[in-house]
Amino acid sequence: MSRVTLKDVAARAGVSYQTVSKVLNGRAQVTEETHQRIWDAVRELDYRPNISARNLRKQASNLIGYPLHYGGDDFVHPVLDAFLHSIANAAEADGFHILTFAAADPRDPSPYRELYYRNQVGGFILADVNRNDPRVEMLIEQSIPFTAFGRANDEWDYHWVDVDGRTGMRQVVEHLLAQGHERIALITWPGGSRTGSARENGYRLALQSAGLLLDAELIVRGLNAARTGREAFQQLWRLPAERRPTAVACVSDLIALGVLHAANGAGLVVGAELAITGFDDVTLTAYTQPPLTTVRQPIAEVGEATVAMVLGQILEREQPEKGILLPPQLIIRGSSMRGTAVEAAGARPST
Amino acid sequence: MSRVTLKDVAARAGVSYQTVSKVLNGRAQVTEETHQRIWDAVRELDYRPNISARNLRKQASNLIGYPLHYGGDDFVHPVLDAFLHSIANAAEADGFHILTFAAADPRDPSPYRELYYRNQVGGFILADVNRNDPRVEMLIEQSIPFTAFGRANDEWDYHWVDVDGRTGMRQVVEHLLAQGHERIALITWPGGSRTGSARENGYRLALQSAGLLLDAELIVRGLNAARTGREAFQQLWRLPAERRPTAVACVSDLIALGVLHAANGAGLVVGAELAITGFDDVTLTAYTQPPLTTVRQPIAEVGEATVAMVLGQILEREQPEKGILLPPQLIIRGSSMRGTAVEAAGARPST
DNA sequence: TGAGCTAAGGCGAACGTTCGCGCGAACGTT
DNA sequence: AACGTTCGCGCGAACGTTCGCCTTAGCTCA
Repeated sequence: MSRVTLKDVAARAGVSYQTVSKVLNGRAQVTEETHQRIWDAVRELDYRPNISARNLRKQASNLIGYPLHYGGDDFVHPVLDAFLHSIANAAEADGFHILTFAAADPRDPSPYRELYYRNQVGGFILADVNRNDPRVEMLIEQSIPFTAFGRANDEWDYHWVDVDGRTGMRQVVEHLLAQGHERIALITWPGGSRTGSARENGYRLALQSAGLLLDAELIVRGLNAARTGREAFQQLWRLPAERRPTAVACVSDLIALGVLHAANGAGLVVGAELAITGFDDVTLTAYTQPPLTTVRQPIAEVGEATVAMVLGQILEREQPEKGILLPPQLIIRGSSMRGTAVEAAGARPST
Repeated sequence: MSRVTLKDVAARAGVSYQTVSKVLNGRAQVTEETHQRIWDAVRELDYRPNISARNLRKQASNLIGYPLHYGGDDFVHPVLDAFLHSIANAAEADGFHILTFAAADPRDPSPYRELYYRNQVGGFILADVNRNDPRVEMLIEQSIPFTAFGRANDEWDYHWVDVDGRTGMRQVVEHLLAQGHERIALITWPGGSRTGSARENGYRLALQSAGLLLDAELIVRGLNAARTGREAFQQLWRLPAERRPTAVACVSDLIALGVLHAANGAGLVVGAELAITGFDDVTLTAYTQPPLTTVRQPIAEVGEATVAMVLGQILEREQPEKGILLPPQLIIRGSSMRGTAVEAAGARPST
């Protein structure tokens, strides 16, 4: 590996190696001329600092840990993929890198402790936190730097970045109301998911503002899978015709895909006869039949904000706030438009 | 961060700290009794080694670099996502971790040099190599340890793991032939892609073995995007009826999705009137309408083999071979089955 | 009894940094 | 001319490991 050290550079520049270190770190008190000599030597020798040595000396690490939960069975979340890209990018702007590790059991905090106390990482970024997540609890308790994409509950005090799902779902439902729908179903996760509650609240708020009553039989719950959507559709379609929904809002694109699939299978013209909306803007949703109306999360911004926050803790910078809530964006496509389903099907995905 | 060092453990166990190090690394010459005392002290103090110190001393790193190319505009490859999970898992079994870094320009080798010569990583894993990939060239030339998922060309001598796309595509086409198809189109990438050539060869071989002539107008090329599929479908459908294909084999699921979409839009019954197949088994393909026949790559095995190979180089172990070719698996679903499209649409994805 | 051997563990050194203190020379001030 | 101050840079130490060599005690055997 790298054989060129500070001493080599120093020898060539005719100074002590500690001086080289200072110059490279900008803490120098040197003449313009030696400054030049040192930088010339650095370039000629192609010197690069040894990160392990630096980390050891500084008692720190230039790595941020990021757990990979393997969805294993069924589905890898594309949003998290984009999130990873985003944090890697943002971290590198500050000389940090992302260390990914496999967290087989997403509730087990021990890999986090291990990495941190081995000085392998200086902090963590979590995505996909659950209500009362034990990892978050542990990290808070041990005061290990971290920032989460999502909130575990309303009490715990820690750094987070989140997307305002309530407003997002509210926009969806208001869009459906504007299309003339009055019986709007919601397919959501089982209770206990914070993200789910936020989106559900948006649904309730929109209905309430429109002066509509909530109908409990229009809310169906299930895991985050396409089959949940399929089964929910069947359940809703068993209702007598006048109690059936004319629109179905789903808390995820994956569920919406299941509904779409089942509705297509039942011979319905999605868009005209039944409106369907998703949530998250998984890339493929632009290519379904018809293209799926959904809510796009500003993942790049989320990533940047998350990195800024965790680096703030690690480098002990000033922190403006402990929580950041970013607004999502409604993407309207054919699956929720009455007349235009056929034309929309051939259109390019909107941007 | 961690405050417990070897010296603390040593003090508690009543030995020198170097002895503790030896015991923990199994290089010990100690009585059973001191062995016990040391391990007790380790547990009581909850000691963990400082990775930076270890890496510095050993002149090595326990990290493997893995570049993240942001597809940015359109699509994040789900196969690579599964691959990342897989290598993270495999690496951890040997005490290594994956450092992900953003490689904005996938042709630029400089981030690789930087990471390696800073001693930040001990080697690299590349996915998605291109023909005559300049990164591969550089890594070979500087003899930096790495293993690639995919081959850059036939001449360069380096460690790789690959999936046998030729056999995969051959299986696809043989399946289509068995379904009675004789005019089978291929939608593939522009020339120059090694992966593409392999799959194309499989296509040619299958036709040849069946005694069929190749028809150049049935081969359409374009980038890896859904719109390529859409446009290819339109181009093929402009042909006079007797020269149109009855089946379309695509080199990726994404392209197949575009074809599927366009065929549905044109009112065709996919499966019965037109067979469509993809490649890669992106998870969502099980939920298209109808579900997509595709080829599944054994990603977990690829990941394990890749990690084993790069660790072999880093740790200077014996290497059995420099290249490993793994067989893919044909997954038959509704989009290529004549009579069963409707029933298959409701079925769970096959495993 | 003393030479030789082995087992058990101590010791010094080194990996490449960063950081605070110290020191001499040049300079300005009285 | 003597004295303080600043500038420019060197020096020692430390971060926590690993590794090879050395020391000592106890034992065997001629």
